[in-house]
Amino acid sequence: MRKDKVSSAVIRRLPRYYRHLNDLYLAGVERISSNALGRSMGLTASQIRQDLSCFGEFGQQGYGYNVENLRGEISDILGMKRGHTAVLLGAGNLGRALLENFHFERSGVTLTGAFDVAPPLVGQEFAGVSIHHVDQLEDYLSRHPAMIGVLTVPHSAANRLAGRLVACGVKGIWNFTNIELDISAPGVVVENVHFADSLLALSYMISEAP
Amino acid sequence: MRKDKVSSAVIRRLPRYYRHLNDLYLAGVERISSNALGRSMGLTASQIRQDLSCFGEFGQQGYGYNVENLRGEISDILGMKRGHTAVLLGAGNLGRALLENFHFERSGVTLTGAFDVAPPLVGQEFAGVSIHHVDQLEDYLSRHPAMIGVLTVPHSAANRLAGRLVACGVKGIWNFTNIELDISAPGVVVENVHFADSLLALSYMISEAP
DNA sequence: TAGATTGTTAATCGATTAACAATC
DNA sequence: TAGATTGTTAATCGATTAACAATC
Repeated sequence: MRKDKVSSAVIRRLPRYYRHLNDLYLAGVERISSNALGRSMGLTASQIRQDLSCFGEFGQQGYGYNVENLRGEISDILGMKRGHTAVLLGAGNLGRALLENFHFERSGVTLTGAFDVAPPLVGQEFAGVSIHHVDQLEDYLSRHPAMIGVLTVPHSAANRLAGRLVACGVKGIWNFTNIELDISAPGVVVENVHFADSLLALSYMISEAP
Repeated sequence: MRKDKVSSAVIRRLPRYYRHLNDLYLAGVERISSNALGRSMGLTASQIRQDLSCFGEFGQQGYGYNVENLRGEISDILGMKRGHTAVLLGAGNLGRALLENFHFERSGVTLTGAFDVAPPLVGQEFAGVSIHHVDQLEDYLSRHPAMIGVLTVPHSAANRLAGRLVACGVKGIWNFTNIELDISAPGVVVENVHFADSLLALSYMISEAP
């Protein structure tokens, strides 16, 4: 039975399901039971069946799940086939690391352009993506609408640029700055990648060890 | 009353508490009630008091919490004052972005050295940190023990290097590779920063919007 | 068919919220 | 002092696990 509102705990597990199913698929595995998948992921079979039941019925009694099929269903659920487009703001070290090393297309996202203010960067190209001046942002987005804005700018510029992205119709902000954006627009979501928070959580965990 | 085992939901909120309290401190705020802090963080006052009660009694009836003091307590809880040291493996784009732009010391962590296999990188220095050859890892760590290993290597090398770090006594691995490490050693924790999972969660959320 | 395994309902467990006596 | 606000206990809510009829 499909649920109206899927809990964030379930949403956070979906990419992991996708990753594991993709590994299984690449390893040539054809079918898998909730039990076996649970064992390999460290989850209960019950939880997997419960999670999947939020979105539909993908299995078959007595058989389990077809790996390729379930991978496809989850990639659908995650929106990987929607052709989402993205722009990146801030072509500093981290921005360029994403441009050159992160495979946006493996998540079904097409990065169409990047922006910065530094004269030596503007006009350059990284992994086939051109760097424009931030002044061109509105003009560019009016011609190439994007669903996602990737924020890899200094924190002092973050909120202002986030506002401009939202004004241009961006629906999701992938925020790498270590501040909390205040986005008031309805229907716009922020996904934070807070390095410092992550490192501090690790610091806590190793400090607790006996 | 101090809890034996603090739930991971609480642990994940601690760095956010620290960040907000630090902002308040820098803004010159002297005291704050659980109610006011909750309003600014989007949490209930109850939850904040409940969370803090896992670690001790830091407030005062009728007054609230002293910002500087509470910030200090949380920084203690997070292990920020323990002088944790770290090494970084993989000085590619992402590794160098961390070396040059991420302030480890703001989380109380000292990054002492970095490692790579690429000849042109070995011997160079970024933000005061020297790049050694990975062959020197064991030798280096025997002379400069580290609590944390930062993994910014290609995924094919991740598990092998994680094993070597653990063998050298590293207690926590900050994993930026998009695979799940299989660490068997007891008392070693892995903190994952899975970019792809994060982007897919964002993709899901914007795909759901009405 | 018989064994396996699903989707779903019920039971349990844990986390969040509410309430309130204690007290600064 | 009186008002404010804590720490904690109790109540509620939500998420995970267990159980099982349905069925491939």
